[in-house]
Amino acid sequence: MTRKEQKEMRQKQILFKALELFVTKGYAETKISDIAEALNISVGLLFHYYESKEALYLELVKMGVQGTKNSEQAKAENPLNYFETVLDGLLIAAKNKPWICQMFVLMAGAQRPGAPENIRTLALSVDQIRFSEALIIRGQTTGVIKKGDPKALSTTFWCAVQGIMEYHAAFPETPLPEPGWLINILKKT
Amino acid sequence: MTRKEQKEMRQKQILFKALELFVTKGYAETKISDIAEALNISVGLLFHYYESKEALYLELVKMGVQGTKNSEQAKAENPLNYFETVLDGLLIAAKNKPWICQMFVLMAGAQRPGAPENIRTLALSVDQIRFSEALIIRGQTTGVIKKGDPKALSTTFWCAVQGIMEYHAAFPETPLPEPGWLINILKKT
DNA sequence: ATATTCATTGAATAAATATTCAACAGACAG
DNA sequence: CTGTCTGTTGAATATTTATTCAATGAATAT
Repeated sequence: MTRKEQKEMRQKQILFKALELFVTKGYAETKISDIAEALNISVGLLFHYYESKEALYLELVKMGVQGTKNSEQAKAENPLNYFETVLDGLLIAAKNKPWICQMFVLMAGAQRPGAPENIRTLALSVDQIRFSEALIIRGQTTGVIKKGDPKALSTTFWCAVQGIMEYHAAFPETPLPEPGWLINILKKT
Repeated sequence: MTRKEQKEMRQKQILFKALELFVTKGYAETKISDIAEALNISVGLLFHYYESKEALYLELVKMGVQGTKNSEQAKAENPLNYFETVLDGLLIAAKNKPWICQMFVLMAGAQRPGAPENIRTLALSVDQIRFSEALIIRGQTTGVIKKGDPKALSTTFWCAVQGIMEYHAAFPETPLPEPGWLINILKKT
């Protein structure tokens, strides 16, 4: 293994363990030494790769912003279909790639008051809820999405997903919903 | 005002401001001095009333446990009706009594890994999800609740509520769902 | 009146935890 | 080989934040 490869591997190792701990225990509750211990490395090494705890957080939020933007690219014939596609993807990921589910939780946390200001600003630069609001309005005009305040519908849908992701991050053995149960929040009956 | 009254008022004042800050900023992110400043009192006074930050947390969780147990007493002709009653109550409270909504969020946080162990244990002593599971099974036999893994249904419903409460605690101006949207997670169509 | 209790303060101390740093070992280049 | 670079360590330091405490004055009791 070349040094470059080794370096990248360590960086990822640290990043993903930090993600896991930030999400399960909370950012402030996670000590740098917790991350180091979980990886069996020294705290010094951790600071060799990331200059501060906050830098680690920032790096993760950058990843999350990128991921969210990508998911917004998802193509679909109609708006409801967009939500089905994205939700299916998330629920499958929740089982197989815990980090996607964790990232989801991290991003929500980063958007709340109490997060470091620069990180919060970055996290708020993507806004699933507002993005989806426009889609919902379209879906309502074509009649596939139920009537009602589009902002409230969007908020409700994403908060429901959020709640589930959060719970699943803390209690991974818990059963996940069938996608239809959540799509029904939006779907015209 | 008698001294006893004054004392109780201060204790409540501190307790409710702590609840607000613990929920909006996060427990670990909230400094004792944040609470003191928000109330225009000294940190010393805060320690005069509560012997530690954790004691404050514990006190709040005790309140929450009590509240949850009370809400479980809610009577209803059929299981679906129970959920409608409780949900209506919560959504109305979310608008008028922010602290109920905040308490909801606090309790969920206290149940997760990362919370102090004694507090976590206490918080886990009430379990909305398990309690509701039994009701859901009953509702399924009488045909008012849809088919599907009762545990997953219960988890999904409460996580959805949780997600909304959390969002609303952080962004109170946000529109709340119509109760029916969430009841539809459970309701047989 | 006088003594006692209690709410209150904020500066001093303690504890927790993030961050720095000097030293060492192995990889790699010349 | 020999020297430089880089990964690694863990103990020392700095910083943040919880907690203590001695002092003050106002309320209450005797």
